[in-house]
Amino acid sequence: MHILLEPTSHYPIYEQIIQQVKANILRGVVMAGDQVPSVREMSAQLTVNPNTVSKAYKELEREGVFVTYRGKGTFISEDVQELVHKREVKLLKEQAEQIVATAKQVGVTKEEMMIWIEEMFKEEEGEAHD
Amino acid sequence: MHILLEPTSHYPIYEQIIQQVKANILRGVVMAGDQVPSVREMSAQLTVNPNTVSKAYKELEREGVFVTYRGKGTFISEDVQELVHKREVKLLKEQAEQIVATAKQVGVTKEEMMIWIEEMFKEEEGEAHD
Amino acid sequence: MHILLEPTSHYPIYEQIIQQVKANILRGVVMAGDQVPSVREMSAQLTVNPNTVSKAYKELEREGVFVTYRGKGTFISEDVQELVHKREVKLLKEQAEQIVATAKQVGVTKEEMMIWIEEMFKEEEGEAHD
Amino acid sequence: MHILLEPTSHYPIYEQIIQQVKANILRGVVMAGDQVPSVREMSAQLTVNPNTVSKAYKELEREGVFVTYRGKGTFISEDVQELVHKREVKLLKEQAEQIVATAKQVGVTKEEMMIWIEEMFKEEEGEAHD
DNA sequence: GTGGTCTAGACCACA
DNA sequence: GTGGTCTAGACCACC
Repeated sequence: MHILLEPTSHYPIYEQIIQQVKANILRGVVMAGDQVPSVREMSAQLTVNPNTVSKAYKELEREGVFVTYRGKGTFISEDVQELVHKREVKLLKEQAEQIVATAKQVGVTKEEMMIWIEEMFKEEEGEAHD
Repeated sequence: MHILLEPTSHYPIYEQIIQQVKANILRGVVMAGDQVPSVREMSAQLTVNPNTVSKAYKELEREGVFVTYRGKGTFISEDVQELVHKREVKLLKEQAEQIVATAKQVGVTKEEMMIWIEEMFKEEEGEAHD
Repeated sequence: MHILLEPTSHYPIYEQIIQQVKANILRGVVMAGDQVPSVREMSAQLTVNPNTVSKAYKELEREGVFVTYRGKGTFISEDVQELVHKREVKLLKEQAEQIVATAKQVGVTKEEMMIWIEEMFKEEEGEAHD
Repeated sequence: MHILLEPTSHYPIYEQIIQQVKANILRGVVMAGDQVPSVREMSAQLTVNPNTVSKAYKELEREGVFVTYRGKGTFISEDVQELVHKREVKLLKEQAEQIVATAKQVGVTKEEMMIWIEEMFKEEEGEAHD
């Protein structure tokens, strides 16, 4: 699993971890049933406070993405891919709603926005599978 | 000028004020050269602390949206509409970029997204946001 | 007399008036014994509050630049040119001291500074008699 | 880091802090990457309100001199020495321009000014500003 | 009247 | 522990 943090970002680190974990799941880097690094390992790897990793893990467990078996470790839930996918799509839609609302306010037309989207999808085609 | 605060929002009050002021400018509620309510008036109107309003006003001045004349008050800058418009469009594009990036990651296709956007633009057509 | 104000400047307006009056004296636009516009005239001309002009005039009188004859008006003092000149030179020296102090701190050498000054004197040779 | 406040100065405290921090950087007292005292520490050390220190710190962050890591503290940015140096030299030049402009207005010649500068550089050679 | 600065003290999220 | 936000209330210079 590949977690990339931006320490200077004003987004909380635990949020960045959550997002990156989900991204790893969506990209198939980790699969349902896989064991994830322990809090200690992860905190060592990222050189962040264990409490911060713990907070991220707890949130992921609360969301049903992780399951913890006492004494054995933390694992990716079953069906997690679909779960995460649905949630992300839902989130995406909400963000799109917001953008459209702003676009209307700012005076950007549907047509303009369509062209942007079109181009943006092209631009990114070959990029960053990271 | 109409400022609507959402006390439950996690965005700081001064940020909400900044955004609402910009929205008012974009909607043409206030124009270049107009005097804006004094810090005290606004703070009374919103029932928030004058310092909070002051913080928002200073940030708006730093951004070039407001100009203040010592002892006279605070005014909307000239050319502000264009300025704010450009910035907002730029911001919008960045957000759209992000969404498209996420969409690709999540597996939402361009076609799906286009349909969303189409619908969202329709939905909002007749609505009244205060 | 030619007074140019920058209303958006964060320097107080009364200070700007004082400086501009002195500049006019140094440039010989007004001479010892000349009558200066009344507070009302000046405030009308500059479209600023009469109190502001009054404050500037009082300060100039306190400094010995203006003399007021009750009922007759306000006049430029005798020997004012020399007076203002001396003070300005003194002020200039103080500012130069500060700059040199900063230069040393920042690591700008005497030689560098000499070259700047040289060039700056040239640059401005033909400019802005305003 | 050594911050010296002059309570009688007309410059706001937060400005003095900003200037002193930059001076410390230029003198090499603090280096890129160093952690700076926390807002609370500094406010205790200077016996000023934490908000005042916070204001200075935020401005320094906005200028790119400081970076803050959430919950960890505030640090000197990388490349800060060069950054600050360049800005200070730029500022110095602007001030020198102003002085030369005034000098011309007041009738101080290039030669006179050169002599001043020469002397001022000597004067300060052996001095100790804290 | 205006905005600018500062203090004292509080609560919060984050690491 | 850290910084971020907010309130309440004060004093100041300026117009």
